[in-house]
Order: sequence, then structure tokens, then C-alpha cells
Amino acid sequence: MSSIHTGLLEDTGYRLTAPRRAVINAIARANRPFTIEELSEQLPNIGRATVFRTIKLLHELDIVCRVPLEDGGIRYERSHSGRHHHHLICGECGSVTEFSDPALDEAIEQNAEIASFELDGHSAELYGRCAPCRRPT
Amino acid sequence: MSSIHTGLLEDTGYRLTAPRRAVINAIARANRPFTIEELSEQLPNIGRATVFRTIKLLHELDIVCRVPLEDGGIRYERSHSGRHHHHLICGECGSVTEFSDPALDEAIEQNAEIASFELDGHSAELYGRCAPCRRPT
DNA sequence: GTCGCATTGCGACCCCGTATCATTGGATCA
DNA sequence: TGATCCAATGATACGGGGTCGCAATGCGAC
Repeated sequence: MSSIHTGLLEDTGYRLTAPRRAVINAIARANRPFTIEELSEQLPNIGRATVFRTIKLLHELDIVCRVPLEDGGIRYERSHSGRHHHHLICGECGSVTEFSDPALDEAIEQNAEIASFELDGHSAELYGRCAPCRRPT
Repeated sequence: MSSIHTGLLEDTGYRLTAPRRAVINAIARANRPFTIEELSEQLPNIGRATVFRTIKLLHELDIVCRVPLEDGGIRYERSHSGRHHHHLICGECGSVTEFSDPALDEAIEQNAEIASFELDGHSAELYGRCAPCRRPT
């Protein structure tokens, strides 16, 4: 897994501390969406609260994105695009794929307009089975 | 507020008990999305667990729908359409408006198809300010 | 009416995330 | 390089939201 550009932290005035580096490295190593608990278990020397705080920070900086699951649970993942996007969430293997679609965003904006609704943001998640899970080897 | 068709409960083999009737009536009276806690406060004679259990049941029967808020909180609301729909959620007054849009669903299905993803379900929530809040009286 | 089992209520419990606060250690500057 | 300051940390307590286990109850079928 490729490394994460840590300069962003310093550039925005945050300190690049050892615990933060550890969390960032753990995220870079993750090859699937993770929960905070999983992350915390991999980092027994880092306080649980610090993991929460760091993820919150990375989320604000759009380095990780929040993945809402069908059952209400939350996982996180490195935000690859860094831009607004949606998720394809596989209920079988748990994989998450990002996608962007102007047509989808357009449809959302039109519905807001029809209702004279001032749109701040939106979420859209797709649940089902990913291609690899559909045709098992 | 119109009443809720309680026959559905019996039809599906569930018992129509006094606590369930009380919860259903409270929901019928609600004129805005509610939390379980709010409901529970209105029903001091009904155990909290029972309120949770009943809402879970009504949710499975599509009598109420889950409204995920921007901050991660959850409210519930009577499902008016009974059909698949999305929400316009006002961050100012908390109102929730349902809407259906074939074009939106179409866009979602197409994205699934492009990714060879087998779609089970999806969620789409729009956050912002509703029309009445935009032009205050 | 009576009987069985789904449902209830209570309380303990669990999970996730935050607040508190004394301590530590980055970054800056002389 | 060392002193200094304040952001960040870790430990722990706390809070909200939801579930579990189990004895008691009451719905509805016969």
C-alpha cells in the first residue's frame, strides 16, 4: 500500500507526533475498510482516545472517509480520490469501492431544486455484492 | 394524523398487544421524525426495551423508516409512501420530506451495473435547508 | 375457561465515542 | 543546543443508544 502524504498535517498547523505517525502508517497498511477498534488493537501502545481523535482529524482533512454500513455501523477507509464520491459496499467480503458520477449528483441537485431545498450535502451508499464475490474462483 | 393500519401486524403473525398499540398510536400522533427516547418519554408505562423492539418490528414491516442524520444520529418516521424513497432532511427545523425519483434510482443502478455490482439496496439522503426555513415568515 | 408461548418489563450489560485533566514532547527561537 | 510553550497524549470516567437474559404476564387459539 502506498504511503500517505504526511506533509498535509504540518501544512495545516497540526503537529506530526509519533502516535499520529503510527495511526497513519496503520491506515496505509490496511487493505480493507477498518473500524476504530481494529485500528486500536493493532496499536496497543496508542491510547484509544488518541486513535479516535486522529481519525477524526484525518477525516476532516479528507485523508480518510467514513463508510456507513447497512446495519448502521461505521467503517473508515483511505480516501483515494480525495474528492466527493459514493461507495459500493459489498455485504459479502466487505470491500468498498469509490465512484463518482456527475449524473447521480445532478439527479440529487434536481430533486433539491424541485423542493426548493437548499442543498448542503448528501450521502449515497450502494449495498450489495461486488463483482469478485459474484463469480467466485 | 391518520391512523396506522394495525391489521398488518396480525396478518404477519405478530400479536397486537397493548404496548404495541400504544407505540403505534404515539407514532401516528407524531408530526415530525422522532427518536426512540422521545417516544419512550411519551410512554412512561412502556418499557424502553419494548419501544426499541416495537420500532424494530415496525421498521421491518416498513411501517416506519429510519432517517439517518448528518451527525450520525438516527430518527424514525412513519413511512408514508410505503415504497422505496429518499429524504430531504432540514438541518434547521429538522423536518424530513420523502421523495422518489426514478432518474435517481436509475443513476444508482447504472453505477452498480458499470461495476458489475449486484445491487441489494441503497440509501440516499439530502441535507440542507427546507423551503419554509429559507423564507421565514 | 385454560393453556402455551410470544411478549413484556426490568435491570444489567455492551459498544462507541467524548470529556477531563495531569503529563509529555514537538516545534520554535535565542 | 537548550529553554520554552502549548498542542497532543493517555488513562479513566462518563454518556447515549441499543441489546440481553430472565421471570412474569397476557394474547389468542382451541
